[in-house]
Amino acid sequence: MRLSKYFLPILKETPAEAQIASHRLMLRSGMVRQASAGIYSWLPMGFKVLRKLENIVHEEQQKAGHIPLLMPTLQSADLWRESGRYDDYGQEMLRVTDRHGRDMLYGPTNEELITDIFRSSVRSYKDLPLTLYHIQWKFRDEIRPRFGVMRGREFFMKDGYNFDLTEADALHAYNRHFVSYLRTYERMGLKAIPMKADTGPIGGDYSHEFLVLAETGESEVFYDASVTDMTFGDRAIDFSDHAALQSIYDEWTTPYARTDETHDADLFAKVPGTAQRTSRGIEVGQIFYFGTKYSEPMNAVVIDESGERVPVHMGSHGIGVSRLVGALIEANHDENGIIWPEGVTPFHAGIVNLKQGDTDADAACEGLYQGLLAKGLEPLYDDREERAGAKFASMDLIGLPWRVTVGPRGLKNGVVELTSRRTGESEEMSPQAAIDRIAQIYGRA
RNA sequence: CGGGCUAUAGCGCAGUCUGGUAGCGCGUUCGUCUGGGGGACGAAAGGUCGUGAGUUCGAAUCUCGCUAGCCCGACCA
Repeated sequence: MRLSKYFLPILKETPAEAQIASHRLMLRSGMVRQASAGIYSWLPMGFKVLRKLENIVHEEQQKAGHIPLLMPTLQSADLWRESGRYDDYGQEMLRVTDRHGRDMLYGPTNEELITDIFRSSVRSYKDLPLTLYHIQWKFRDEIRPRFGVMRGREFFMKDGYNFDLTEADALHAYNRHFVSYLRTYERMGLKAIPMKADTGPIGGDYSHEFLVLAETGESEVFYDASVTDMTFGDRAIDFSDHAALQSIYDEWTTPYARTDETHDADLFAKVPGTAQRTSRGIEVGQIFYFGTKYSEPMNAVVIDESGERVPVHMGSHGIGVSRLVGALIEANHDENGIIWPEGVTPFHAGIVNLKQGDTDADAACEGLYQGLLAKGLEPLYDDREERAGAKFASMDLIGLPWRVTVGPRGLKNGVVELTSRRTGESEEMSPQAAIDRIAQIYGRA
Protein backbone atom coordinates (compact mmCIF):
# COMPACT_ATOMS: atom_id res chain seq x y z
CA MET A 1 0.00 0.00 0.00
CA ARG A 2 1.17 3.47 -0.84
CA LEU A 3 0.48 5.79 2.04
CA SER A 4 -0.52 8.61 -0.32
CA LYS A 5 -3.37 6.41 -1.55
CA TYR A 6 -4.39 4.95 1.80
CA PHE A 7 -6.83 6.25 4.39
CA LEU A 8 -4.82 6.68 7.56
CA PRO A 9 -6.06 9.74 9.43
CA ILE A 10 -3.17 10.27 11.85
CA LEU A 11 -3.63 12.81 14.63
CA LYS A 12 -0.74 14.87 15.89
CA GLU A 13 -2.50 15.67 19.12
CA THR A 14 -4.34 13.31 21.39
CA PRO A 15 -8.12 13.59 21.59
CA ALA A 16 -9.13 14.67 25.08
CA GLU A 17 -11.31 11.67 25.86
CA ALA A 18 -8.54 9.09 25.65
CA GLN A 19 -6.94 8.21 28.95
CA ILE A 20 -4.97 5.03 28.47
CA ALA A 21 -2.14 4.34 26.06
CA SER A 22 -3.90 1.90 23.77
CA HIS A 23 -6.92 4.15 23.34
CA ARG A 24 -4.77 7.21 22.70
CA LEU A 25 -2.60 5.37 20.20
CA MET A 26 -5.53 3.79 18.39
CA LEU A 27 -7.12 7.21 17.92
CA ARG A 28 -3.86 8.93 17.01
CA SER A 29 -2.83 6.28 14.51
CA GLY A 30 -6.23 6.40 12.84
CA MET A 31 -7.26 2.83 13.67
CA VAL A 32 -10.64 3.60 15.16
CA ARG A 33 -13.05 6.43 15.57
CA GLN A 34 -15.64 6.60 18.29
CA ALA A 35 -19.19 6.53 16.95
CA SER A 36 -20.86 6.85 20.34
CA ALA A 37 -20.06 5.78 23.89
CA GLY A 38 -18.41 2.36 23.77
CA ILE A 39 -19.08 1.94 20.04
CA TYR A 40 -16.36 2.34 17.43
CA SER A 41 -15.88 2.48 13.71
CA TRP A 42 -12.85 0.47 12.68
CA LEU A 43 -10.89 2.51 10.18
CA PRO A 44 -8.80 0.69 7.57
CA MET A 45 -5.67 0.02 9.59
CA GLY A 46 -7.56 -0.96 12.73
CA PHE A 47 -9.82 -3.18 10.68
CA LYS A 48 -6.76 -4.84 9.16
CA VAL A 49 -5.40 -5.76 12.60
CA LEU A 50 -8.81 -6.94 13.76
CA ARG A 51 -9.05 -9.23 10.73
CA LYS A 52 -5.57 -10.61 11.38
CA LEU A 53 -6.50 -11.51 14.92
CA GLU A 54 -9.75 -13.03 13.73
CA ASN A 55 -7.86 -15.18 11.24
CA ILE A 56 -5.42 -16.44 13.85
CA VAL A 57 -8.30 -17.37 16.13
CA HIS A 58 -10.07 -19.19 13.29
CA GLU A 59 -6.95 -21.11 12.33
CA GLU A 60 -6.17 -22.23 15.86
CA GLN A 61 -9.76 -23.20 16.61
CA GLN A 62 -9.96 -25.31 13.51
CA LYS A 63 -6.64 -26.98 14.29
CA ALA A 64 -8.23 -28.03 17.57
CA GLY A 65 -11.13 -29.57 15.65
CA HIS A 66 -13.69 -26.91 16.43
CA ILE A 67 -16.22 -26.04 13.76
CA PRO A 68 -17.04 -22.47 12.70
CA LEU A 69 -20.54 -21.20 12.03
CA LEU A 70 -22.19 -17.79 12.28
CA MET A 71 -25.11 -16.89 14.47
CA PRO A 72 -27.00 -13.58 14.22
CA THR A 73 -26.52 -10.53 16.40
CA LEU A 74 -30.26 -10.11 16.95
CA GLN A 75 -32.00 -12.86 18.83
CA SER A 76 -35.54 -13.64 19.85
CA ALA A 77 -36.38 -13.11 23.51
CA ASP A 78 -38.26 -16.43 23.61
CA LEU A 79 -35.13 -18.54 23.87
CA TRP A 80 -33.87 -16.42 26.72
CA ARG A 81 -37.15 -16.82 28.55
CA GLU A 82 -36.71 -20.55 28.20
CA SER A 83 -33.29 -20.53 29.86
CA GLY A 84 -34.51 -18.11 32.48
CA ARG A 85 -31.92 -15.51 31.60
CA TYR A 86 -34.24 -12.96 29.98
CA ASP A 87 -35.09 -11.59 33.39
CA ASP A 88 -31.76 -12.42 35.05
CA TYR A 89 -29.56 -10.57 32.61
CA GLY A 90 -30.76 -7.13 33.58
CA GLN A 91 -30.15 -3.85 31.86
CA GLU A 92 -26.86 -4.93 30.37
CA MET A 93 -28.92 -6.61 27.67
CA LEU A 94 -30.05 -4.31 24.91
CA ARG A 95 -33.69 -5.09 24.24
CA VAL A 96 -35.57 -3.99 21.17
CA THR A 97 -39.03 -4.53 19.80
CA ASP A 98 -39.70 -5.22 16.15
CA ARG A 99 -42.63 -3.81 14.15
CA HIS A 100 -44.86 -6.70 15.17
CA GLY A 101 -44.23 -6.00 18.82
CA ARG A 102 -42.00 -9.05 19.25
CA ASP A 103 -39.33 -8.82 21.91
CA MET A 104 -35.84 -9.10 20.48
CA LEU A 105 -32.40 -8.51 21.89
CA TYR A 106 -28.91 -7.79 20.63
CA GLY A 107 -27.00 -10.86 21.76
CA PRO A 108 -24.61 -10.40 24.66
CA THR A 109 -23.63 -14.08 24.29
CA ASN A 110 -24.97 -17.14 22.52
CA GLU A 111 -25.54 -20.10 24.84
CA GLU A 112 -29.28 -20.12 24.17
CA LEU A 113 -29.01 -19.89 20.39
CA ILE A 114 -26.34 -22.55 20.09
CA THR A 115 -28.24 -24.88 22.39
CA ASP A 116 -31.32 -24.42 20.26
CA ILE A 117 -29.34 -25.24 17.13
CA PHE A 118 -27.89 -28.29 18.78
CA ARG A 119 -31.10 -29.73 20.18
CA SER A 120 -32.98 -29.34 16.94
CA SER A 121 -30.45 -31.43 15.02
CA VAL A 122 -28.59 -33.78 17.31
CA ARG A 123 -30.27 -36.87 18.70
CA SER A 124 -27.59 -39.48 19.28
CA TYR A 125 -24.48 -39.81 21.40
CA LYS A 126 -22.81 -40.90 18.16
CA ASP A 127 -22.86 -37.27 17.00
CA LEU A 128 -20.72 -36.28 19.95
CA PRO A 129 -18.29 -34.82 20.74
CA LEU A 130 -19.11 -31.56 18.98
CA THR A 131 -17.65 -28.11 19.41
CA LEU A 132 -19.13 -25.20 17.48
CA TYR A 133 -17.94 -21.63 17.60
CA HIS A 134 -18.39 -18.32 15.89
CA ILE A 135 -16.76 -14.91 15.88
CA GLN A 136 -19.44 -12.29 15.96
CA TRP A 137 -20.28 -8.85 17.31
CA LYS A 138 -21.81 -8.76 20.76
CA PHE A 139 -23.47 -5.97 22.65
CA ARG A 140 -23.50 -5.46 26.39
CA ASP A 141 -24.96 -2.19 27.53
CA GLU A 142 -22.24 -1.46 30.06
CA ILE A 143 -23.03 1.16 32.66
CA ARG A 144 -19.76 2.85 31.93
CA PRO A 145 -17.85 1.92 28.82
CA ARG A 146 -14.22 3.08 28.88
CA PHE A 147 -10.68 2.44 27.74
CA GLY A 148 -11.63 2.52 24.06
CA VAL A 149 -12.10 -0.90 22.52
CA MET A 150 -10.95 -2.62 25.71
CA ARG A 151 -14.26 -2.04 27.37
CA GLY A 152 -16.69 -1.13 24.67
CA ARG A 153 -20.38 -1.86 24.60
CA GLU A 154 -20.17 -3.37 21.15
CA PHE A 155 -17.33 -5.86 20.88
CA PHE A 156 -16.12 -8.64 18.63
CA MET A 157 -15.79 -11.98 20.34
CA LYS A 158 -15.08 -15.57 19.52
CA ASP A 159 -17.39 -17.76 21.53
CA GLY A 160 -17.30 -21.53 21.33
CA TYR A 161 -19.50 -24.19 22.85
CA ASN A 162 -18.74 -27.85 23.38
CA PHE A 163 -21.34 -30.64 23.58
CA ASP A 164 -20.20 -33.89 25.13
CA LEU A 165 -21.74 -37.06 26.47
CA THR A 166 -19.79 -37.22 29.69
CA GLU A 167 -18.07 -34.91 32.08
CA ALA A 168 -14.74 -36.51 31.18
CA ASP A 169 -15.26 -35.74 27.49
CA ALA A 170 -16.34 -32.21 28.31
CA LEU A 171 -13.19 -31.70 30.35
CA HIS A 172 -11.17 -32.87 27.40
CA ALA A 173 -12.94 -30.18 25.39
CA TYR A 174 -11.96 -27.79 28.16
CA ASN A 175 -8.34 -28.84 27.75
CA ARG A 176 -8.53 -28.48 23.97
CA HIS A 177 -9.59 -24.89 24.45
CA PHE A 178 -6.95 -24.35 27.08
CA VAL A 179 -4.19 -25.51 24.76
CA SER A 180 -5.53 -23.84 21.62
CA TYR A 181 -5.77 -20.56 23.52
CA LEU A 182 -2.14 -20.82 24.61
CA ARG A 183 -1.17 -21.25 20.98
CA THR A 184 -3.44 -18.44 19.82
CA TYR A 185 -2.04 -15.79 22.14
CA GLU A 186 1.51 -16.87 21.56
CA ARG A 187 1.08 -16.51 17.81
CA MET A 188 -0.11 -12.97 18.39
CA GLY A 189 3.05 -12.19 20.28
CA LEU A 190 1.20 -11.92 23.56
CA LYS A 191 2.08 -13.35 26.93
CA ALA A 192 -1.33 -14.38 28.25
CA ILE A 193 -1.25 -16.28 31.51
CA PRO A 194 -4.02 -18.74 32.37
CA MET A 195 -5.33 -18.03 35.83
CA LYS A 196 -7.82 -19.88 37.91
CA ALA A 197 -11.06 -17.96 37.62
CA ASP A 198 -14.16 -17.47 39.65
CA THR A 199 -16.82 -19.92 38.58
CA GLY A 200 -19.64 -18.00 40.17
CA PRO A 201 -22.76 -19.75 41.44
CA ILE A 202 -22.13 -22.94 39.47
CA GLY A 203 -19.08 -23.89 41.46
CA GLY A 204 -16.41 -26.37 40.54
CA ASP A 205 -12.82 -25.86 39.52
CA TYR A 206 -13.28 -25.50 35.85
CA SER A 207 -12.80 -21.98 34.68
CA HIS A 208 -9.67 -20.19 33.66
CA GLU A 209 -9.16 -16.66 32.51
CA PHE A 210 -6.26 -15.71 30.27
CA LEU A 211 -4.66 -12.46 31.33
CA VAL A 212 -2.17 -10.19 29.66
CA LEU A 213 0.03 -8.39 32.14
CA ALA A 214 -0.28 -4.62 31.79
CA GLU A 215 -0.25 -1.70 34.19
CA THR A 216 -3.64 -0.57 32.97
CA GLY A 217 -5.25 -3.96 33.54
CA GLU A 218 -8.56 -4.07 35.35
CA SER A 219 -7.77 -7.04 37.57
CA GLU A 220 -5.12 -7.44 40.20
CA VAL A 221 -3.21 -10.67 39.65
CA PHE A 222 -0.89 -12.79 41.79
CA TYR A 223 1.50 -15.25 40.24
CA ASP A 224 4.66 -17.25 40.43
CA ALA A 225 7.30 -15.52 38.28
CA SER A 226 8.08 -18.82 36.58
CA VAL A 227 4.85 -18.68 34.55
CA THR A 228 6.06 -15.69 32.60
CA ASP A 229 9.01 -17.73 31.32
CA MET A 230 6.85 -20.55 30.03
CA THR A 231 6.41 -20.70 26.28
CA PHE A 232 4.36 -23.09 24.29
CA GLY A 233 6.60 -22.95 21.25
CA ASP A 234 6.29 -25.04 18.17
CA ARG A 235 5.47 -28.40 19.70
CA ALA A 236 3.23 -30.73 17.75
CA ILE A 237 -0.15 -31.35 19.32
CA ASP A 238 -2.60 -34.18 18.83
CA PHE A 239 -5.84 -32.59 19.97
CA SER A 240 -7.55 -35.95 20.25
CA ASP A 241 -5.03 -37.24 22.76
CA HIS A 242 -6.67 -36.85 26.17
CA ALA A 243 -3.58 -37.65 28.21
CA ALA A 244 -1.30 -35.35 26.24
CA LEU A 245 -3.61 -32.37 26.62
CA GLN A 246 -4.11 -33.11 30.29
CA SER A 247 -0.38 -33.04 30.86
CA ILE A 248 -0.08 -29.67 29.12
CA TYR A 249 -2.93 -28.40 31.25
CA ASP A 250 -1.18 -29.71 34.37
CA GLU A 251 2.10 -28.17 33.31
CA TRP A 252 0.54 -24.72 32.92
CA THR A 253 -1.66 -24.78 35.97
CA THR A 254 0.95 -25.96 38.45
CA PRO A 255 2.63 -22.58 39.10
CA TYR A 256 0.47 -20.28 41.19
CA ALA A 257 -1.46 -17.79 39.05
CA ARG A 258 -4.73 -16.26 40.22
CA THR A 259 -6.73 -13.07 39.96
CA ASP A 260 -7.95 -11.19 42.99
CA GLU A 261 -11.25 -13.06 42.70
CA THR A 262 -9.71 -16.45 43.44
CA HIS A 263 -6.55 -15.37 45.21
CA ASP A 264 -5.58 -17.57 48.16
CA ALA A 265 -3.03 -15.84 50.38
CA ASP A 266 -2.00 -19.06 52.14
CA LEU A 267 -1.26 -20.86 48.90
CA PHE A 268 0.51 -17.82 47.49
CA ALA A 269 2.74 -17.73 50.57
CA LYS A 270 4.14 -21.11 49.57
CA VAL A 271 5.54 -19.61 46.35
CA PRO A 272 9.24 -18.82 46.98
CA GLY A 273 9.44 -15.20 48.09
CA THR A 274 11.66 -14.11 45.24
CA ALA A 275 9.19 -15.54 42.72
CA GLN A 276 6.06 -13.91 44.16
CA ARG A 277 4.65 -11.32 41.80
CA THR A 278 1.71 -8.97 42.04
CA SER A 279 0.64 -7.09 38.96
CA ARG A 280 -2.34 -6.06 36.93
CA GLY A 281 -3.84 -7.89 34.01
CA ILE A 282 -6.26 -7.54 31.11
CA GLU A 283 -8.59 -10.45 30.62
CA VAL A 284 -8.49 -11.54 26.99
CA GLY A 285 -10.21 -14.90 27.23
CA GLN A 286 -12.06 -17.28 29.48
CA ILE A 287 -12.92 -20.94 29.34
CA PHE A 288 -15.69 -22.54 31.31
CA TYR A 289 -17.17 -25.96 31.93
CA PHE A 290 -20.73 -25.67 33.18
CA GLY A 291 -22.10 -29.19 32.84
CA THR A 292 -25.82 -29.37 32.15
CA LYS A 293 -26.77 -25.85 33.19
CA TYR A 294 -28.34 -25.01 29.81
CA SER A 295 -28.92 -28.47 28.40
CA GLU A 296 -31.32 -29.45 31.20
CA PRO A 297 -33.70 -26.47 31.16
CA MET A 298 -33.53 -26.27 27.37
CA ASN A 299 -33.87 -29.98 26.87
CA ALA A 300 -30.69 -30.53 24.88
CA VAL A 301 -30.47 -34.29 25.22
CA VAL A 302 -29.08 -37.24 23.29
CA ILE A 303 -29.87 -40.93 23.43
CA ASP A 304 -26.92 -42.72 25.01
CA GLU A 305 -25.71 -46.29 24.38
CA SER A 306 -28.25 -47.75 26.76
CA GLY A 307 -31.14 -45.89 25.11
CA GLU A 308 -31.46 -43.34 27.90
CA ARG A 309 -32.13 -39.67 27.18
CA VAL A 310 -29.34 -37.73 28.87
CA PRO A 311 -28.58 -34.01 28.92
CA VAL A 312 -25.28 -33.13 27.28
CA HIS A 313 -22.32 -31.68 29.11
CA MET A 314 -21.38 -28.27 27.89
CA GLY A 315 -18.83 -25.55 28.26
CA SER A 316 -18.35 -22.14 26.74
CA HIS A 317 -15.10 -20.53 25.74
CA GLY A 318 -14.48 -16.94 24.73
CA ILE A 319 -11.76 -14.78 23.27
CA GLY A 320 -12.32 -11.03 23.18
CA VAL A 321 -11.00 -10.32 19.70
CA SER A 322 -11.64 -6.57 19.58
CA ARG A 323 -10.35 -6.21 23.13
CA LEU A 324 -7.18 -7.99 22.07
CA VAL A 325 -6.30 -5.12 19.76
CA GLY A 326 -6.21 -2.82 22.78
CA ALA A 327 -4.43 -5.38 24.95
CA LEU A 328 -1.77 -5.90 22.31
CA ILE A 329 -1.05 -2.19 22.24
CA GLU A 330 -1.03 -1.93 26.03
CA ALA A 331 1.61 -4.63 26.07
CA ASN A 332 3.55 -3.32 23.06
CA HIS A 333 4.16 0.41 22.88
CA ASP A 334 6.59 3.12 23.89
CA GLU A 335 6.45 6.92 24.11
CA ASN A 336 6.56 7.22 20.32
CA GLY A 337 3.76 4.84 19.48
CA ILE A 338 2.74 1.27 18.89
CA ILE A 339 5.20 -1.62 18.41
CA TRP A 340 3.36 -4.40 16.58
CA PRO A 341 4.48 -7.98 17.04
CA GLU A 342 5.25 -9.53 13.64
CA GLY A 343 2.32 -11.94 13.90
CA VAL A 344 -0.35 -9.23 13.91
CA THR A 345 1.21 -6.18 12.29
CA PRO A 346 -1.10 -4.45 9.78
CA PHE A 347 1.79 -4.13 7.30
CA HIS A 348 4.94 -6.19 7.35
CA ALA A 349 7.34 -3.31 6.82
CA GLY A 350 7.37 0.40 6.16
CA ILE A 351 9.37 2.07 3.42
CA VAL A 352 10.39 5.65 4.14
CA ASN A 353 11.44 7.73 1.19
CA LEU A 354 13.44 10.58 2.68
CA LYS A 355 13.42 12.66 -0.47
CA GLN A 356 10.30 12.19 -2.47
CA GLY A 357 10.91 13.32 -6.02
CA ASP A 358 14.59 12.42 -6.03
CA THR A 359 15.02 10.12 -9.02
CA ASP A 360 17.31 7.64 -7.28
CA ALA A 361 15.34 7.56 -4.03
CA ASP A 362 12.02 7.13 -5.83
CA ALA A 363 13.42 4.30 -7.97
CA ALA A 364 14.98 2.53 -4.99
CA CYS A 365 11.73 2.75 -3.00
CA GLU A 366 9.73 1.46 -5.93
CA GLY A 367 12.15 -1.46 -6.23
CA LEU A 368 11.81 -2.29 -2.54
CA TYR A 369 8.04 -2.00 -2.73
CA GLN A 370 7.75 -4.34 -5.70
CA GLY A 371 10.34 -6.69 -4.26
CA LEU A 372 8.46 -7.09 -0.98
CA LEU A 373 5.16 -7.56 -2.81
CA ALA A 374 6.78 -10.27 -4.88
CA LYS A 375 7.66 -12.10 -1.66
CA GLY A 376 4.00 -12.12 -0.73
CA LEU A 377 4.46 -9.39 1.86
CA GLU A 378 2.48 -6.21 2.41
CA PRO A 379 4.71 -3.15 2.67
CA LEU A 380 3.48 0.33 3.51
CA TYR A 381 5.37 2.83 1.36
CA ASP A 382 5.38 6.37 2.73
CA ASP A 383 5.46 8.24 -0.57
CA ARG A 384 3.96 11.43 0.78
CA GLU A 385 5.55 14.81 0.18
CA GLU A 386 6.61 15.11 3.79
CA ARG A 387 9.91 15.85 5.42
CA ALA A 388 11.95 13.07 6.94
CA GLY A 389 11.00 13.90 10.51
CA ALA A 390 7.29 13.73 9.84
CA LYS A 391 7.67 10.38 8.08
CA PHE A 392 9.70 8.90 10.90
CA ALA A 393 7.22 10.13 13.48
CA SER A 394 4.33 8.60 11.52
CA MET A 395 6.09 5.27 11.16
CA ASP A 396 6.96 5.16 14.85
CA LEU A 397 3.37 5.98 15.74
CA ILE A 398 1.79 3.26 13.65
CA GLY A 399 4.43 0.85 14.82
CA LEU A 400 5.31 -1.42 11.92
CA PRO A 401 8.01 -3.76 13.24
CA TRP A 402 10.47 -3.06 10.40
CA ARG A 403 11.31 0.10 8.54
CA VAL A 404 13.45 0.52 5.46
CA THR A 405 14.83 4.03 5.20
CA VAL A 406 15.83 5.19 1.75
CA GLY A 407 17.71 8.42 1.11
CA PRO A 408 20.13 9.90 -1.40
CA ARG A 409 22.95 9.81 1.13
CA GLY A 410 22.83 6.05 1.60
CA LEU A 411 22.08 5.32 -2.03
CA LYS A 412 25.41 6.92 -3.02
CA ASN A 413 26.98 3.93 -1.28
CA GLY A 414 24.34 1.55 -2.59
CA VAL A 415 22.71 1.00 0.81
CA VAL A 416 19.41 1.49 2.58
CA GLU A 417 18.78 1.22 6.28
CA LEU A 418 16.76 -1.52 7.98
CA THR A 419 15.52 -0.53 11.42
CA SER A 420 13.76 -2.53 14.10
CA ARG A 421 10.92 -0.60 15.68
CA ARG A 422 11.32 -2.57 18.89
CA THR A 423 15.05 -2.15 19.49
CA GLY A 424 15.64 0.94 17.37
CA GLU A 425 18.74 -0.71 15.97
CA SER A 426 19.59 -0.02 12.34
CA GLU A 427 21.71 -1.85 9.86
CA GLU A 428 22.84 -0.73 6.42
CA MET A 429 22.54 -3.13 3.53
CA SER A 430 21.71 -3.26 -0.14
CA PRO A 431 18.03 -2.95 -1.09
CA GLN A 432 17.96 -6.57 -2.19
CA ALA A 433 19.50 -7.70 1.11
CA ALA A 434 16.79 -5.73 2.95
CA ILE A 435 14.07 -7.47 0.95
CA ASP A 436 15.62 -10.86 1.65
CA ARG A 437 16.06 -10.15 5.33
CA ILE A 438 12.44 -9.06 5.77
CA ALA A 439 11.18 -12.06 3.81
CA GLN A 440 13.28 -14.29 6.05
CA ILE A 441 11.87 -12.69 9.22
CA TYR A 442 8.36 -13.49 8.04
CA GLY A 443 9.22 -16.94 6.79
CA ARG A 444 8.73 -15.99 3.13
CA ALA A 445 12.32 -16.35 2.00
C1' C B 1 -26.65 3.88 39.20
C1' G B 2 -23.92 7.43 43.08
C1' G B 3 -20.07 11.36 42.85
C1' G B 4 -17.14 14.95 39.79
C1' C B 5 -16.64 17.48 35.08
C1' U B 6 -16.95 18.94 29.91
C1' A B 7 -19.39 20.66 25.16
C1' U B 8 -16.42 27.13 20.92
C1' A B 9 -13.05 25.23 13.25
C1' G B 10 -10.75 18.32 11.63
C1' C B 11 -7.58 17.95 16.67
C1' G B 12 -5.83 20.58 21.25
C1' C B 13 -7.47 24.97 23.70
C1' A B 14 -8.47 30.49 25.15
C1' G B 15 -12.68 33.71 25.45
C1' U B 16 -17.85 32.93 29.77
C1' C B 17 -16.66 35.42 36.11
C1' U B 18 -17.65 41.42 34.43
C1' G B 19 -23.19 40.51 27.89
C1' G B 20 -21.15 44.58 22.74
C1' U B 21 -17.28 42.72 15.39
C1' A B 22 -15.50 34.69 17.65
C1' G B 23 -9.64 34.02 18.68
C1' C B 24 -4.76 31.04 19.22
C1' G B 25 -1.66 26.59 18.16
C1' C B 26 -1.58 22.22 15.20
C1' G B 27 -3.72 20.26 10.81
C1' U B 28 -5.80 21.57 5.63
C1' U B 29 -5.17 24.47 0.60
C1' C B 30 -1.83 27.60 -2.63
C1' G B 31 3.16 29.74 -3.45
C1' U B 32 8.53 30.18 -2.47
C1' C B 33 12.65 28.33 -0.01
C1' U B 34 14.08 23.82 2.28
C1' G B 35 15.29 18.42 2.58
C1' G B 36 18.08 12.17 7.47
C1' G B 37 13.62 12.93 13.40
C1' G B 38 6.77 16.54 13.30
C1' G B 39 11.38 23.01 9.00
C1' A B 40 10.80 28.50 7.55
C1' C B 41 8.29 32.58 5.24
C1' G B 42 3.93 34.52 2.74
C1' A B 43 -1.26 33.98 1.45
C1' A B 44 -6.09 31.49 2.09
C1' A B 45 -10.20 28.44 3.39
C1' G B 46 -12.75 26.51 7.46
C1' G B 47 -17.52 28.07 13.10
C1' U B 48 -25.99 26.95 13.50
C1' C B 49 -20.14 28.65 19.97
C1' G B 50 -24.09 20.73 21.67
C1' U B 51 -29.61 21.79 21.68
C1' G B 52 -34.48 24.25 23.03
C1' A B 53 -36.68 28.13 25.53
C1' G B 54 -36.17 32.62 28.49
C1' U B 55 -33.97 37.56 30.16
C1' U B 56 -31.97 41.78 27.24
C1' C B 57 -31.59 47.09 22.54
C1' G B 58 -27.91 43.09 22.13
C1' A B 59 -26.23 36.29 24.53
C1' A B 60 -20.48 31.84 23.23
C1' U B 61 -21.06 34.82 27.87
C1' C B 62 -26.78 35.41 32.35
C1' U B 63 -31.31 31.85 33.75
C1' C B 64 -34.06 27.20 33.16
C1' G B 65 -34.75 22.62 30.54
C1' C B 66 -32.83 18.78 27.36
C1' U B 67 -28.96 15.94 24.84
C1' A B 68 -24.18 14.00 24.19
C1' G B 69 -19.40 12.80 26.00
C1' C B 70 -15.35 12.15 29.74
C1' C B 71 -13.29 10.85 34.73
C1' C B 72 -13.71 8.20 39.88
C1' G B 73 -16.66 4.25 42.23
C1' A B 74 -19.81 -0.40 42.15
C1' C B 75 -20.23 -4.13 37.65
C1' C B 76 -18.12 -6.69 33.37
C1' A B 77 -15.05 -10.47 27.32
